[in-house]
Amino acid sequence: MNRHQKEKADEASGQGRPTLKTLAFMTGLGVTTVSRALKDAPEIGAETRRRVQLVAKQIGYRPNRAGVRLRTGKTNVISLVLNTEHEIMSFVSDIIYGVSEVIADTPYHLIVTPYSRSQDPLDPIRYLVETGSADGVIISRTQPNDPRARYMLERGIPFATHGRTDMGLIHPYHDFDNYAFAAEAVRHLAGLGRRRLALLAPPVELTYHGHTLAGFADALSEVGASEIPFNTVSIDHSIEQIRMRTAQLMRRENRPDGFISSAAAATLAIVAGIEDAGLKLGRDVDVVSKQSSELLHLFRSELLVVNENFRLAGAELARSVLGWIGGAAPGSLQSLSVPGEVQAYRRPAST
Amino acid sequence: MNRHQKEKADEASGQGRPTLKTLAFMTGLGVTTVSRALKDAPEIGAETRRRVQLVAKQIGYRPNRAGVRLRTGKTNVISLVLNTEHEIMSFVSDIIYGVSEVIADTPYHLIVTPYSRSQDPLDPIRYLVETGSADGVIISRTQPNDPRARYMLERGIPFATHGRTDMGLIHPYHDFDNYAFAAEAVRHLAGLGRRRLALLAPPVELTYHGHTLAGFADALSEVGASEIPFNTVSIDHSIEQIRMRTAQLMRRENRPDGFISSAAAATLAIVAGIEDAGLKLGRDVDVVSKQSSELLHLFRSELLVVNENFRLAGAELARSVLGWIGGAAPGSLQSLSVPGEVQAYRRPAST
DNA sequence: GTGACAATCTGTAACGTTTCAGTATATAGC
DNA sequence: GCTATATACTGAAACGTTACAGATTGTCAC
Repeated sequence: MNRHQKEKADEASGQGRPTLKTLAFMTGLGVTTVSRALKDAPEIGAETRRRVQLVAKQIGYRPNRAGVRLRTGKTNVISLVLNTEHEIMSFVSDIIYGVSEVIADTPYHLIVTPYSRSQDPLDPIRYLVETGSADGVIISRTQPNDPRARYMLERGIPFATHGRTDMGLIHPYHDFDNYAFAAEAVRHLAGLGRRRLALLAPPVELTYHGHTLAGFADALSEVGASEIPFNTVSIDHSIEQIRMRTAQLMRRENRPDGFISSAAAATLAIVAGIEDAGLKLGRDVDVVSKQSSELLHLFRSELLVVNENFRLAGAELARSVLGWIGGAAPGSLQSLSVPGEVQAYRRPAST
Repeated sequence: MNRHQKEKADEASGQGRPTLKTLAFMTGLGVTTVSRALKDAPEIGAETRRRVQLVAKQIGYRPNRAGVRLRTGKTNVISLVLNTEHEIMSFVSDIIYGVSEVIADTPYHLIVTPYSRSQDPLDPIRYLVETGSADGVIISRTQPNDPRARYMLERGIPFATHGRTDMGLIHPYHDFDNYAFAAEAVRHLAGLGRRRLALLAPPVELTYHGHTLAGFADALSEVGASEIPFNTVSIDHSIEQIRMRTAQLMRRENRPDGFISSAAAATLAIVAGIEDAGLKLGRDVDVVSKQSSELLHLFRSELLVVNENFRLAGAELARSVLGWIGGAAPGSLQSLSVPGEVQAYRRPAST
């Protein structure tokens, strides 16, 4: 051992976290060789590779994220961009878990980047891109002409959207088929003899507002039912507002006998409004609602529900982003979740 | 301009993100000077400092996180560690927003580190500490003797717990006063003439199980009411199980005439169970429940609620961790949230 | 034995930052 | 005029990683 190697040994044997230098010392190789051996580079001998990998595993070597990031620009970070005012509660929780599930055995970390009402939704995206803080981004509340998607496409940063855009541009997305949801809901209500239907839709600016309306309208004419306009509120409005508007609507002459609601929390408000007007669910009016946790049937057993699985969405979105980062074609990373049937309440087996 | 400076110029004027080198070139100073000027070091002339900071602001300089992290070990990351099975849904969403709110104008990022049923809760903590992935950690589901808190105290990494420990060790926490909640709930039920009370408590292993039980027991003897044991389930159990057990309990001879529930979702199950048994809320039995969003009154107007604000908890926890990182005494970073009064439903102003 | 070539390994530099150990200049003391 | 000291600045080194451009072998053809 020459003086040079001796110095290395002194440094590398320190009790801190093992680095490539530590491994290099332990194996008697150079750091370059170790680095390449760990990533299965072709010019490393088979035995050396195995030896290095064994030692690395033994001492629990983990590459230093800052080192990698500084050298390569790779952050190993996926950012989930969320609106702190309008996201559905269970959406946040479930989508995070879905994403987590997928990135669990990758080196990726999940960072949550929030933005609030007062901010341009583009702000957090700009920040992420300009500072190179993430390798991939997931956004929700997607719009038909979405500046965020456009911006990220221009900058070439991989992303996936929850919901589709409509700009003639190709990018990964995961979406729930809200057209099918609304259409199925209409058909189901028609099957129950309901003829005058009201829709509590998503806010107009979001893409799935359009999808939902289209499904609603198409099925209405298909079954020959009519629409009772209810577009002074959306699922983004407060519980109190929806409740009030619903009660107003239900007190009118030509009130609806069926409701379709795009979100569970809003459905609670609709039901409250219906009851405020002195009417009874299941008798005077039926309500079909989307929900993401199985809670609405506990609320009122007369409710009719369609489930949307946000955890699945999170997983799917994460897979898409990782796929794009990994070089897959963005067009091949799009998925649509087909709604199940409208479900009525089934009393559980009693004890 | 000598040859050396010329080279710098060539490199620094590149259109990439500005670095210290860019600033050094633009101001004609050395990188060291620029670095110090930006952090208000004392040995920099006042005018130089202002000049550097002005230029930095003008060109939108932002320190490279990887560079800082590699050199100093500072990650500028707070990690929120979550159980993917048992966290309350709104907890995840609200606490994230609370934390976000506080770290919004700091350089900190929030990463979410999940762990699942199958894992030792210590695993994610070990990972964070061993890889130096965060400057501070927030954990929930705190236990009286919490190995995670003990571990982080040993390793000297700043953290805050949602809920207290009981190990004689001092660390930042934020907690809701569940003793007061349970006691107030008992008193309120007693005031309604309820005498035989059942408690749906948090899981035994968590610290606030003890707090809740103590408040319950103390107030029971204070008002002279009695307990109907209901400890075969906790709020961690499934909706179905709670519902079934509640129904069983309510069909017994000596059934409770009052319930106290530590979580909103569980309350839905309790009410369902009560109604399964053919009994009526408000007539046969009253239920006081904690909730974190204002939804229970929509569910059944007879429900009595106490609000727990998770967003506030998130903000408080973030402040605590940042405070500890900033050098404050951990003992000074503890807070307890006092529950408001038990609230009955107030019909909203009609239109 | 020589040259060519493949196989395998290595040192150096660079990513952007901060720290250490200076250097240069001005001011003051005497 | 000299040293001492404070002020304001600077270059080099280091954090851990990867890419580039070699360096050292051994093998084979002829």
